[in-house]
Amino acid sequence: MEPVAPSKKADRQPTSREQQRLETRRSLAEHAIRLFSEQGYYETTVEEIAAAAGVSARTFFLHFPTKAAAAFPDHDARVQDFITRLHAGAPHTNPLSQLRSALDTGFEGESPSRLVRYRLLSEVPELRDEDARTDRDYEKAIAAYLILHWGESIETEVRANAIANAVIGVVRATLSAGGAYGIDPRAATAEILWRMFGSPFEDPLHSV
Amino acid sequence: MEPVAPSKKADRQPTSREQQRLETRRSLAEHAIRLFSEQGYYETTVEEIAAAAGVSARTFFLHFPTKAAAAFPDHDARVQDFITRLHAGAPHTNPLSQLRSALDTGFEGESPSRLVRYRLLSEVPELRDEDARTDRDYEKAIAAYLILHWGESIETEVRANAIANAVIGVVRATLSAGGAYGIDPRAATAEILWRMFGSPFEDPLHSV
DNA sequence: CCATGTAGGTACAGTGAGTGAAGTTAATAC
DNA sequence: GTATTAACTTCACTCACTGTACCTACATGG
Repeated sequence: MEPVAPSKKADRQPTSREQQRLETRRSLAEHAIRLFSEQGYYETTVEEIAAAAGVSARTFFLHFPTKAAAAFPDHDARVQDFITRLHAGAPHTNPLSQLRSALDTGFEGESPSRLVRYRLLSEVPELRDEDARTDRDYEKAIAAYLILHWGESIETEVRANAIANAVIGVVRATLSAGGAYGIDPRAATAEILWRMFGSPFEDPLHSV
Repeated sequence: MEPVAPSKKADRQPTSREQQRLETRRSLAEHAIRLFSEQGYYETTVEEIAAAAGVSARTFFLHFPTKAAAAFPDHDARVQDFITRLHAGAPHTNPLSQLRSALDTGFEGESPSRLVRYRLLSEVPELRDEDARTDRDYEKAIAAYLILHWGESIETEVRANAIANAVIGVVRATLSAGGAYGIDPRAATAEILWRMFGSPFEDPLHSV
């Protein structure tokens, strides 16, 4: 339909090979999540997932480093998005309020299928571990961003890491504890962070 | 030497069987940590650890659920200690300042061998995961303690969990980031928590 | 449009963590 | 002194994950 002049660099149409690879990956992740929730994580073997996706078991590991990783197929993309949002603010924005708005928009991207994953997540240690690694990537991103704005020094490094861990801790808690009661994580996170950090998280409150 | 009248309940001398079991466990953990740091985590097999301790590989798993768990043999006892300290305060102590003092004393129990573990810990994902599970136990303990003092409600539950996660996040960050620079974790944690939570963590500062 | 490199996949064989079951021995209980 | 049972062993098994060699179809440039 749309013949493409192949260009040396990026931004051309994906080639047939690339599409096929992505499709295989997507299919593996989809069947993995489906099987995990239908029959349980431990009751599902990698062989089974691969078979459902119509590839060999070996191929599974060409796409995901571990069985658990297939439950978080868009992890890297989400972290990248977050980092982009984090650095997207006007030059002299207060970094904490920029952080807050990056977190806020982050909640909006939650797909409904995430809910399925949350259930699995709370039950299966391997998946909790995988999710915790996710958190560490966010923490690193936040710490790096804060250090960038506050300047490099031992003191800021420790402070930045502490704040990053604390913030992600609050987000995780409101998502899991709050999620169980149908509380809006955006409002809860904002309120708690506001009490902890004061003004930068204060206003506007974006409350529900 | 000391013949013991066996009593039905606790607090008698440990029997020979109990002693043997503890000794096997201790030996397994010791050799595990030694081998992990001498030749690397992935280069050490459970078989090897068991052989070094003079038992069969199967026995290893009668003492530890996973290979990684052997690197944290005193985990449960430490958490128990922490919980005890947490609830040891005078009846109407401010829960946050009680939390703070429980954390403070916690740092003192650090054995020198912990340092070896920290190095391993930062390098090996499996051990990081194991440590993160540790953190979750502390978080649960803190959240439960806060809820106990603040009363049960959805709001306090979310808040308590958020604060617990945040506090542990700060501790983890000061231990790992601060540890690299030889910063005293007690002082750094106290200072950061003080800025975050204000008065309850304020005074006395216990600075180095 | 053809030659050729290569990306995505397969087949096979292996390692090592972790589990279930049945058996051995020696401390303990009665 | 006999019966229990806790700690351990042996054996056989499953399954996650890896290394290697190979295959095949798409891609690319001459």
